[in-house]
Amino acid sequence: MTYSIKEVSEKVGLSIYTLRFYDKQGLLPFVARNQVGYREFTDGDLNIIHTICCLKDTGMKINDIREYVNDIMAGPTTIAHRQQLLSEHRAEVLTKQQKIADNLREIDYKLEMYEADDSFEQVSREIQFASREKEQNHLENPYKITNKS
Amino acid sequence: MTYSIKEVSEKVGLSIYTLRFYDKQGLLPFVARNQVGYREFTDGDLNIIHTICCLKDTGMKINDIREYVNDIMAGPTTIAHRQQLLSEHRAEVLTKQQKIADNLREIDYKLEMYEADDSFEQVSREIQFASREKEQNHLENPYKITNKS
DNA sequence: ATAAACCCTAGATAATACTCTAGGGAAAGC
DNA sequence: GCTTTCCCTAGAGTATTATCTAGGGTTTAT
Repeated sequence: MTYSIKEVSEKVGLSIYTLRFYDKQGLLPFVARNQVGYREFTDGDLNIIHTICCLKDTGMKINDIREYVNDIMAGPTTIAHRQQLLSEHRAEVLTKQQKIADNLREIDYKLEMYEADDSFEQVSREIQFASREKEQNHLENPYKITNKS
Repeated sequence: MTYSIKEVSEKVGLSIYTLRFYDKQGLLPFVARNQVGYREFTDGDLNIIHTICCLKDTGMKINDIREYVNDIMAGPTTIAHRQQLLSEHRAEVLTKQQKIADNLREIDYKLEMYEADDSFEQVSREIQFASREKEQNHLENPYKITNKS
Protein backbone atom coordinates (compact mmCIF):
# COMPACT_ATOMS: atom_id res chain seq x y z
CA MET A 1 0.00 0.00 0.00
CA THR A 2 1.47 3.35 -1.06
CA TYR A 3 0.06 6.85 -1.30
CA SER A 4 0.20 9.58 -3.92
CA ILE A 5 1.31 13.06 -3.02
CA LYS A 6 -2.30 14.21 -3.04
CA GLU A 7 -3.34 11.53 -0.57
CA VAL A 8 -0.45 12.38 1.71
CA SER A 9 -1.32 16.05 1.46
CA GLU A 10 -4.81 15.30 2.74
CA LYS A 11 -3.59 12.92 5.42
CA VAL A 12 -0.95 15.15 6.98
CA GLY A 13 -2.44 18.58 6.32
CA LEU A 14 0.39 19.96 4.23
CA SER A 15 -0.28 21.31 0.76
CA ILE A 16 1.12 19.46 -2.24
CA TYR A 17 3.28 22.52 -2.82
CA THR A 18 4.70 22.29 0.66
CA LEU A 19 5.42 18.58 0.35
CA ARG A 20 7.32 19.16 -2.88
CA PHE A 21 9.07 22.11 -1.27
CA TYR A 22 10.13 19.94 1.67
CA ASP A 23 11.40 17.32 -0.72
CA LYS A 24 13.42 19.98 -2.56
CA GLN A 25 14.83 21.06 0.80
CA GLY A 26 16.01 17.54 1.51
CA LEU A 27 13.44 16.76 4.19
CA LEU A 28 12.01 13.77 2.37
CA PRO A 29 14.99 11.75 1.08
CA PHE A 30 13.16 8.56 2.03
CA VAL A 31 10.33 9.03 -0.46
CA ALA A 32 10.65 6.68 -3.42
CA ARG A 33 9.64 7.30 -7.02
CA ASN A 34 7.79 4.97 -9.33
CA GLN A 35 8.85 4.26 -12.89
CA VAL A 36 7.57 7.52 -14.34
CA GLY A 37 8.97 9.67 -11.55
CA TYR A 38 5.88 10.00 -9.35
CA ARG A 39 6.46 10.00 -5.60
CA GLU A 40 5.15 6.93 -3.78
CA PHE A 41 4.76 7.30 -0.04
CA THR A 42 4.69 4.36 2.37
CA ASP A 43 3.18 4.28 5.84
CA GLY A 44 6.67 4.49 7.27
CA ASP A 45 7.20 7.66 5.25
CA LEU A 46 4.04 9.09 6.78
CA ASN A 47 5.40 8.39 10.25
CA ILE A 48 8.54 10.37 9.56
CA ILE A 49 6.54 13.18 7.96
CA HIS A 50 4.47 13.27 11.09
CA THR A 51 7.62 13.71 13.15
CA ILE A 52 8.76 16.42 10.76
CA CYS A 53 5.48 18.24 11.37
CA CYS A 54 5.98 17.96 15.14
CA LEU A 55 9.37 19.58 14.84
CA LYS A 56 8.20 22.21 12.39
CA ASP A 57 5.15 23.11 14.48
CA THR A 58 7.32 23.60 17.53
CA GLY A 59 9.46 26.03 15.57
CA MET A 60 12.40 23.96 14.39
CA LYS A 61 14.05 25.38 11.28
CA ILE A 62 14.04 23.37 8.09
CA ASN A 63 17.83 23.13 8.11
CA ASP A 64 17.77 21.51 11.53
CA ILE A 65 14.96 19.17 10.58
CA ARG A 66 17.01 18.07 7.62
CA GLU A 67 19.87 17.21 9.92
CA TYR A 68 17.57 15.07 12.00
CA VAL A 69 16.13 13.34 8.95
CA ASN A 70 19.61 12.63 7.69
CA ASP A 71 20.35 10.99 11.01
CA ILE A 72 17.32 8.80 10.58
CA MET A 73 18.50 7.77 7.14
CA ALA A 74 21.96 6.90 8.43
CA GLY A 75 20.73 4.30 10.89
CA PRO A 76 21.23 3.63 14.59
CA THR A 77 24.80 4.92 14.75
CA THR A 78 23.41 8.45 14.82
CA ILE A 79 21.30 7.97 17.94
CA ALA A 80 23.52 10.15 20.11
CA HIS A 81 23.32 12.98 17.63
CA ARG A 82 19.55 12.68 17.27
CA GLN A 83 19.28 12.79 21.02
CA GLN A 84 21.36 15.92 21.14
CA LEU A 85 19.30 17.64 18.46
CA LEU A 86 16.02 16.73 20.09
CA SER A 87 17.00 17.61 23.62
CA GLU A 88 18.34 20.99 22.53
CA HIS A 89 15.14 21.57 20.66
CA ARG A 90 13.13 20.41 23.64
CA ALA A 91 14.82 23.02 25.82
CA GLU A 92 14.00 25.73 23.30
CA VAL A 93 10.38 24.65 23.18
CA LEU A 94 10.14 24.73 26.97
CA THR A 95 11.57 28.24 27.01
CA LYS A 96 9.15 29.33 24.35
CA GLN A 97 6.25 27.74 26.20
CA GLN A 98 7.16 29.67 29.31
CA LYS A 99 7.43 32.92 27.39
CA ILE A 100 4.07 32.39 25.75
CA ALA A 101 2.49 31.62 29.11
CA ASP A 102 3.93 34.81 30.58
CA ASN A 103 2.76 36.92 27.68
CA LEU A 104 -0.63 35.32 27.83
CA ARG A 105 -0.99 36.41 31.43
CA GLU A 106 -0.35 39.97 30.39
CA ILE A 107 -2.89 39.72 27.62
CA ASP A 108 -5.38 38.35 30.11
CA TYR A 109 -4.63 41.26 32.39
CA LYS A 110 -5.43 43.70 29.58
CA LEU A 111 -8.59 41.80 28.76
CA GLU A 112 -9.73 41.96 32.37
CA MET A 113 -9.29 45.68 32.28
CA TYR A 114 -11.35 46.01 29.12
CA GLU A 115 -14.04 43.78 30.59
CA ALA A 116 -14.26 45.66 33.87
CA ASP A 117 -17.30 47.79 34.70
CA ASP A 118 -15.17 50.90 34.90
CA SER A 119 -13.10 50.11 31.82
CA PHE A 120 -13.94 53.47 30.30
CA GLU A 121 -12.58 55.27 33.34
CA GLN A 122 -9.49 53.07 33.56
CA VAL A 123 -8.63 53.59 29.92
CA SER A 124 -9.32 57.30 30.18
CA ARG A 125 -6.97 57.57 33.11
CA GLU A 126 -4.32 55.70 31.19
CA ILE A 127 -4.48 57.97 28.20
CA GLN A 128 -4.58 61.08 30.34
CA PHE A 129 -1.50 59.93 32.16
CA ALA A 130 0.30 59.37 28.88
CA SER A 131 -0.85 62.76 27.59
CA ARG A 132 0.38 64.53 30.68
CA GLU A 133 3.70 62.77 30.40
CA LYS A 134 4.08 64.04 26.86
CA GLU A 135 3.25 67.58 27.88
CA GLN A 136 5.61 67.51 30.84
CA ASN A 137 8.39 66.60 28.48
CA HIS A 138 7.35 69.32 26.01
CA LEU A 139 6.51 66.75 23.37
CA GLU A 140 3.68 66.71 20.93
CA ASN A 141 0.65 64.87 22.27
CA PRO A 142 -0.30 62.15 19.80
CA TYR A 143 -3.50 61.04 21.50
CA LYS A 144 -6.77 61.98 19.92
CA ILE A 145 -8.83 62.36 23.06
CA THR A 146 -7.56 64.60 25.78
CA ASN A 147 -10.76 66.27 26.92
CA LYS A 148 -9.09 66.65 30.26
CA SER A 149 -5.83 68.51 30.75
CA MET B 1 12.58 61.85 31.51
CA THR B 2 12.73 60.55 27.96
CA TYR B 3 14.81 57.90 26.23
CA SER B 4 16.73 57.78 22.97
CA ILE B 5 16.15 54.98 20.50
CA LYS B 6 19.34 53.32 21.65
CA GLU B 7 18.26 53.31 25.27
CA VAL B 8 14.89 51.89 24.34
CA SER B 9 16.57 49.27 22.22
CA GLU B 10 18.53 48.10 25.24
CA LYS B 11 15.56 48.27 27.58
CA VAL B 12 13.10 46.31 25.48
CA GLY B 13 15.44 43.99 23.63
CA LEU B 14 14.56 45.07 20.13
CA SER B 15 17.28 46.26 17.78
CA ILE B 16 17.33 49.91 16.71
CA TYR B 17 16.59 48.65 13.22
CA THR B 18 13.53 46.85 14.44
CA LEU B 19 12.26 49.85 16.37
CA ARG B 20 12.58 52.03 13.30
CA PHE B 21 10.98 49.31 11.23
CA TYR B 22 8.05 49.12 13.63
CA ASP B 23 7.70 52.88 13.47
CA LYS B 24 7.67 52.71 9.68
CA GLN B 25 4.97 50.05 9.92
CA GLY B 26 2.80 52.33 12.02
CA LEU B 27 3.28 50.48 15.30
CA LEU B 28 4.73 53.47 17.13
CA PRO B 29 2.54 56.48 16.22
CA PHE B 30 2.79 57.64 19.83
CA VAL B 31 6.53 58.29 19.73
CA ALA B 32 7.32 62.02 19.62
CA ARG B 33 10.22 63.72 17.87
CA ASN B 34 12.45 66.47 19.23
CA GLN B 35 13.30 69.61 17.28
CA VAL B 36 15.87 67.97 15.05
CA GLY B 37 13.72 64.94 14.31
CA TYR B 38 15.13 62.48 16.85
CA ARG B 39 12.66 60.12 18.49
CA GLU B 40 12.04 60.74 22.18
CA PHE B 41 10.43 57.89 24.08
CA THR B 42 8.51 58.35 27.34
CA ASP B 43 7.86 55.72 29.99
CA GLY B 44 4.30 55.48 28.73
CA ASP B 45 5.69 54.71 25.27
CA LEU B 46 7.76 51.92 26.79
CA ASN B 47 4.62 50.44 28.32
CA ILE B 48 2.91 50.27 24.97
CA ILE B 49 6.02 48.87 23.33
CA HIS B 50 6.04 46.21 26.00
CA THR B 51 2.49 45.30 25.09
CA ILE B 52 3.46 45.24 21.42
CA CYS B 53 6.20 42.75 22.29
CA CYS B 54 3.71 40.58 24.16
CA LEU B 55 1.50 40.45 21.11
CA LYS B 56 4.38 39.91 18.70
CA ASP B 57 5.92 37.18 20.83
CA THR B 58 2.64 35.30 20.92
CA GLY B 59 2.52 35.41 17.15
CA MET B 60 0.30 38.36 16.34
CA LYS B 61 0.96 39.79 12.89
CA ILE B 62 2.21 43.36 12.59
CA ASN B 63 -0.92 44.42 10.73
CA ASP B 64 -3.09 43.28 13.63
CA ILE B 65 -0.84 44.89 16.19
CA ARG B 66 -1.17 48.15 14.28
CA GLU B 67 -4.91 47.91 14.53
CA TYR B 68 -4.67 47.47 18.28
CA VAL B 69 -2.25 50.38 18.62
CA ASN B 70 -4.55 52.57 16.58
CA ASP B 71 -7.33 51.69 19.01
CA ILE B 72 -5.13 52.81 21.87
CA MET B 73 -4.46 56.10 20.14
CA ALA B 74 -8.15 56.69 19.54
CA GLY B 75 -9.10 56.60 23.20
CA PRO B 76 -11.65 54.75 25.30
CA THR B 77 -14.33 54.60 22.61
CA THR B 78 -12.42 51.70 21.04
CA ILE B 79 -12.53 49.46 24.09
CA ALA B 80 -15.00 47.02 22.57
CA HIS B 81 -12.83 46.61 19.50
CA ARG B 82 -9.66 46.15 21.54
CA GLN B 83 -11.44 43.51 23.55
CA GLN B 84 -12.46 41.72 20.41
CA LEU B 85 -8.95 41.79 18.97
CA LEU B 86 -7.38 40.55 22.18
CA SER B 87 -9.87 37.83 22.90
CA GLU B 88 -9.59 36.48 19.36
CA HIS B 89 -5.85 36.53 19.72
CA ARG B 90 -6.08 34.90 23.12
CA ALA B 91 -8.02 32.00 21.63
CA GLU B 92 -5.38 31.55 18.95
CA VAL B 93 -2.64 31.54 21.55
CA LEU B 94 -4.46 28.91 23.59
CA THR B 95 -4.82 26.73 20.52
CA LYS B 96 -1.18 27.13 19.73
CA GLN B 97 -0.19 26.35 23.30
CA GLN B 98 -2.15 23.14 23.15
CA LYS B 99 -0.58 22.16 19.87
CA ILE B 100 2.90 22.82 21.17
CA ALA B 101 2.19 20.78 24.29
CA ASP B 102 0.97 17.88 22.15
CA ASN B 103 3.98 18.01 19.88
CA LEU B 104 6.27 18.25 22.86
CA ARG B 105 4.90 15.01 24.20
CA GLU B 106 5.79 13.30 20.94
CA ILE B 107 9.27 14.75 21.05
CA ASP B 108 9.62 13.48 24.59
CA TYR B 109 8.50 10.07 23.43
CA LYS B 110 11.23 10.02 20.78
CA LEU B 111 13.78 11.18 23.33
CA GLU B 112 12.80 8.41 25.70
CA MET B 113 13.37 5.93 22.95
CA TYR B 114 16.83 7.32 22.21
CA GLU B 115 17.69 7.30 25.90
CA ALA B 116 16.55 3.72 26.48
CA ASP B 117 19.08 0.99 27.13
CA ASP B 118 18.01 -0.88 24.04
CA SER B 119 17.78 2.23 21.82
CA PHE B 120 20.08 0.67 19.26
CA GLU B 121 17.81 -2.34 18.92
CA GLN B 122 14.66 -0.21 18.81
CA VAL B 123 16.03 2.06 16.12
CA SER B 124 17.35 -0.89 14.16
CA ARG B 125 13.96 -2.51 14.23
CA GLU B 126 12.37 0.71 13.04
CA ILE B 127 14.66 1.07 10.08
CA GLN B 128 14.35 -2.61 9.19
CA PHE B 129 10.61 -2.30 9.20
CA ALA B 130 10.78 0.72 6.92
CA SER B 131 13.21 -1.07 4.61
CA ARG B 132 11.01 -4.12 4.38
CA GLU B 133 8.04 -1.92 3.60
CA LYS B 134 9.92 -0.36 0.71
CA GLU B 135 10.91 -3.73 -0.65
CA GLN B 136 7.41 -5.13 -0.35
CA ASN B 137 6.18 -2.26 -2.46
CA HIS B 138 8.99 -2.77 -4.99
CA LEU B 139 10.47 0.63 -4.19
CA GLU B 140 14.07 1.63 -3.91
CA ASN B 141 15.37 1.35 -0.35
CA PRO B 142 16.78 4.72 0.69
CA TYR B 143 18.20 3.59 4.04
CA LYS B 144 21.93 3.24 4.35
CA ILE B 145 22.04 0.42 6.84
CA THR B 146 20.12 -2.70 6.11
CA ASN B 147 22.53 -5.34 7.30
CA LYS B 148 19.50 -7.48 7.92
CA SER B 149 17.02 -8.33 5.18
C1' DA C 1 -9.10 8.41 -28.23
C1' DT C 2 -10.09 12.22 -25.70
C1' DA C 3 -11.28 14.87 -21.57
C1' DA C 4 -10.46 15.37 -16.76
C1' DA C 5 -7.65 14.78 -13.09
C1' DC C 6 -2.99 13.76 -11.65
C1' DC C 7 1.99 13.93 -11.55
C1' DC C 8 6.66 16.20 -12.54
C1' DT C 9 10.42 20.10 -12.61
C1' DA C 10 12.39 24.63 -12.69
C1' DG C 11 11.98 28.80 -11.55
C1' DA C 12 9.18 33.02 -10.45
C1' DT C 13 6.51 35.32 -6.90
C1' DA C 14 4.78 36.29 -2.31
C1' DA C 15 4.44 37.22 2.58
C1' DT C 16 6.65 38.35 6.70
C1' DA C 17 9.91 40.39 9.43
C1' DC C 18 13.69 42.10 9.71
C1' DT C 19 18.65 44.00 8.70
C1' DC C 20 21.79 46.80 6.45
C1' DT C 21 23.73 50.67 3.40
C1' DA C 22 24.28 55.20 1.78
C1' DG C 23 24.16 59.78 2.54
C1' DG C 24 23.75 63.32 5.68
C1' DG C 25 23.06 65.94 10.08
C1' DA C 26 23.56 66.53 15.47
C1' DA C 27 25.71 66.08 20.07
C1' DA C 28 29.19 65.21 23.48
C1' DG C 29 33.86 64.86 25.08
C1' DC C 30 38.49 66.66 24.87
C1' DG D 1 37.54 72.48 16.35
C1' DC D 2 37.65 67.80 15.78
C1' DT D 3 36.64 63.05 16.60
C1' DT D 4 33.51 59.78 18.13
C1' DT D 5 29.11 58.46 18.72
C1' DC D 6 24.69 59.17 18.00
C1' DC D 7 20.40 60.21 15.16
C1' DC D 8 17.66 60.40 10.66
C1' DT D 9 15.50 58.65 6.00
C1' DA D 10 14.94 56.01 1.88
C1' DG D 11 15.52 52.22 -0.08
C1' DA D 12 18.10 47.88 -0.98
C1' DG D 13 19.07 43.28 0.61
C1' DT D 14 18.32 38.94 3.36
C1' DA D 15 16.16 34.94 5.46
C1' DT D 16 12.59 31.80 5.81
C1' DT D 17 8.76 29.45 4.36
C1' DA D 18 5.38 28.78 1.20
C1' DT D 19 2.78 29.20 -3.11
C1' DC D 20 2.13 29.58 -7.93
C1' DT D 21 3.13 29.30 -13.14
C1' DA D 22 4.64 27.36 -17.31
C1' DG D 23 5.47 23.60 -19.86
C1' DG D 24 5.01 18.93 -20.29
C1' DG D 25 4.00 13.87 -19.38
C1' DT D 26 0.55 10.04 -17.17
C1' DT D 27 -3.64 7.77 -15.73
C1' DT D 28 -8.46 6.98 -15.58
C1' DA D 29 -12.90 6.85 -17.18
C1' DT D 30 -16.01 7.24 -20.78
